[in-house]
Amino acid sequence: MANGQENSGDSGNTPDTSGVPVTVRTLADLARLAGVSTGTVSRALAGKALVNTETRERIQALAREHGFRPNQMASKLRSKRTGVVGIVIPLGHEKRQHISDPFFLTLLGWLADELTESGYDVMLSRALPDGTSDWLERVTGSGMVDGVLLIGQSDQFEVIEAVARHYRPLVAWGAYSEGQTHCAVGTDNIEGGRIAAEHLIASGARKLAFMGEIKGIEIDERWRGASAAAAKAGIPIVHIPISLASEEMGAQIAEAAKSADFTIDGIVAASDLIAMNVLHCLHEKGRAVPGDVQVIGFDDLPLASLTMPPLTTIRQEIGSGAKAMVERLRERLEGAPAGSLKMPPRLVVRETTKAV
Amino acid sequence: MANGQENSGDSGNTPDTSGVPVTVRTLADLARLAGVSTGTVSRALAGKALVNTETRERIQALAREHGFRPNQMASKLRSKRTGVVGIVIPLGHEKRQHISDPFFLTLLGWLADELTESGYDVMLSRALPDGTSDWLERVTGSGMVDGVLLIGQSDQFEVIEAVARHYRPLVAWGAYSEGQTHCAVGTDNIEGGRIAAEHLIASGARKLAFMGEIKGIEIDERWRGASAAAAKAGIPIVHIPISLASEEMGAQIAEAAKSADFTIDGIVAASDLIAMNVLHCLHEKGRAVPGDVQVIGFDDLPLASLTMPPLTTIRQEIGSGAKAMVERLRERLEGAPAGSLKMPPRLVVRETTKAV
DNA sequence: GTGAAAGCGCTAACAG
DNA sequence: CTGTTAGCGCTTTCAC
Repeated sequence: MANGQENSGDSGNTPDTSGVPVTVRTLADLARLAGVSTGTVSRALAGKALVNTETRERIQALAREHGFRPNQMASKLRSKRTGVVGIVIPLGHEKRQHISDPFFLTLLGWLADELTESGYDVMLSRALPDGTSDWLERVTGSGMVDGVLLIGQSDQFEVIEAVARHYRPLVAWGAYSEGQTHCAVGTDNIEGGRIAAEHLIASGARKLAFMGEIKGIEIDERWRGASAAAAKAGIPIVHIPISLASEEMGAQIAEAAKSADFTIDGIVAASDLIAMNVLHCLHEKGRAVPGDVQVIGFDDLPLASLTMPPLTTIRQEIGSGAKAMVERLRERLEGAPAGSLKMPPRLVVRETTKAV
Repeated sequence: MANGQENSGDSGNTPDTSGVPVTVRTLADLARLAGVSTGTVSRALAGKALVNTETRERIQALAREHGFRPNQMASKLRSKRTGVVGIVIPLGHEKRQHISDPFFLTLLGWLADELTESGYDVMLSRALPDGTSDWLERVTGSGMVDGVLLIGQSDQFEVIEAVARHYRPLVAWGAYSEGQTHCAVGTDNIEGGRIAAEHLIASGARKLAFMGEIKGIEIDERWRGASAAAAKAGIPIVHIPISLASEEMGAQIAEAAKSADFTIDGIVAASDLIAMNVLHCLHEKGRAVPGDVQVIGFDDLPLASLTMPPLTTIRQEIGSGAKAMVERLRERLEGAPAGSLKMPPRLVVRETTKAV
C-alpha cells in the first residue's frame, strides 16, 4: 500500500518499526489487508476446514506477521463460551483475610496446572463472605466464566448449597455429607481424624489434644473423628481452638493443659502448618518429640517430610484431588451430573510419633 | 407482546413475592420489566447520578430481586476496559513444569489480595516459554486484561524486554539492571548474596558452598554476590547447581564436597526451600547445624522461623513487593512511567549460623 | 469457498 | 432525566 495511514475506523497510533505502518487490530483490518471478508478471516484463524487451504495459510501468515490476535472479549461474547474457569477462595472464618494457607495455595497451583492443561484460562477471586450469597454469585453470574471451582467451603455451606441448586458447573474442595446438593471433592475428614487419634493412642498416648479452629466444616469433621476415636478408647481429649498467630500458640497449649488439669502427651494438629508450629513451641518449652509428646499433622504437604523430626501426618491427595475437581467440572459443563468424591486419607508415619 | 416467556398473571405493578419465574438475563429484560429503556437500566445499575433517585432504586431493587447481573463480557467489550489484571508465572527453566515454588505461591497470594483490594479481577496464567514471545503476548494481546504482572523472569529476560518495548502496563517481579526496559520490582540479589556469604564468613565459616540452580537471573545474582564476597575474603566457595528433587540433595552435597576436595562448613542456600532440604540432609548425615556446618537461606518465608533450628536467612519483603508491583501497574495504566524498584535485602539471624 | 448480514449484551453519545 | 441510536470486535447462519 502506497499511502499507508488511511485506515477507516480506528487504527491505533504506534507506527510499526518493522516496515508496514498499518496497525492491525481487528479482523476487519486484516480482512482488508488480505482482500477478503471478515467472515473468511475469522474462519481461517479458527482453523476451520471450510476455508481454501491456500487462503487460510495466507491469512494466518499475515496475522502472524502483524502480531494480530483476535480480541477475546468480543469472541467470547459472541460465541457465549468463555473458556474461563473461576477459582474462588472463600475467606470466611479466617481471622486475617489474606490468602496464605499453604494447603490452599498448593491446591490452587495444582488446579491452575490442571485447567491450563485442559485449555481453560483461570480467573482468580478472593471472596470475603458477607452474610449473603453475593460473593459467589458475583462470579457465577458474571458471564465471565463457564464454571467455578471453590477452594474450600469455609463456613459457607448453606450459601454454596443455595447457589448450586441453580448453578450446575460448580465443584468445591471440601466436605461431602449425605444429601448435599453441591459437588464436592475432598478427603474423608472424619476418618482422617479417627486414624490420627487412633495412631496416637496405639503408640502410647493417653492424654490427647486436638489443635485447630473448628468453624470450617472440614476441620470440625477432623475433630469429630478424633474425639470419637478417643472416646471409644476411653482416652481424654481436649479441643484447643488455636489461632494461627503462632506467638500465642505456646501459651494456648500450656493453658489448655492446665485447664484440663492434665499433661498432654499426644497432639492431633488440624493441619501440617499447625503441627509445625506445635513442634516449634514444644521445642522451645523443652518437651521432647515424640518422647514427651507425640504429634500428628494433617495434609502431608511437601514440607511435612522436612520438619525436625519429620512429621507423621494424615495425607490428603492434593494432586489427584485437583484432577478430580477439574474432571467433574468438565463433565458438568457437558451436562453430565458428576457426583461428589470422598477420598480416603492415608496415615504417613514419620518420626513425631513413637514406633508401635 | 407476541412472544417471550412472560408468565400468567402479574405483568404490572406489585413487585412480586409470588416467585414469578421470568428469567431476566439481559438489560433489555429488566428494562421491559421496569418499563424503562435499556439505557436507563444501564445507568441505574452503574449507579450513575444522572438517573432519578427513585427510578434508580426501583431498578436496583428489581435487579436484586431477580438476581440479575449484567454480562461482564459485553460490558467490558463495549467499554474497552476489562478491570482484569493478568498474572503470569513463567515456568521457563523449571525442570518440573508445575506451579509449586512456595515463594511464588506466596507472592501470588499477596498480589491477588492487593489487586482485589484495588478492584481488579485476576486472570492467572501458567506459561511454558517456548522460544518465542508467544507465551507472553498471548496474554498481553488477548484483549482480556488491562495489564500484566509477571511472577519472576525465569530465563526469559529478552522476551520480556521485547514485549515491554511496546506494551507498557507490565510489571515483573525480579531483577533490574541498568538500562533495562521493563519495569521490575525485586530485591537486590547481589547484595543479598553478598550479605549471606559475609555473615557466614564473619561467624567463622571457611569453606563455602552455594546451593541452587543459576539459570534464572535472580539466583544467578545471588551466586555472584556470594562468590564476590568469598573471593574478597579469600575464602573458597563452590557452586552446586542443585535440583529440587530432594532425594538427590544429600548425594549432591557429598559429591560437591568431595570434588572440591574440602569439607564445607558454610552453605548459602539460594532459597529457604533449598535451605530446609539442606537442613534435612545434614541432619540425616549426622552433621550438626550450626556446629559442623552453618546454613543461611533466602526469602524469609513464614516457614523459615519454624525449622529446627530456626533458619538464619535473607529476608525479601514479599508483602511490600506485591504492593509496589500493583502500585506501579496502576500508574502505568494511567499513563505514568513508573520505574523499577530494587529493595534492600535484610539479614535475619536465627539459629543455623553461629553467634559472632 | 466466500461474502453479506445479523446480532452477542452492553455502554455512550446525542437528542429530546 | 430518559429514550434512541450506534456500535465494541467477533462468529455464524444463510445465500451465492
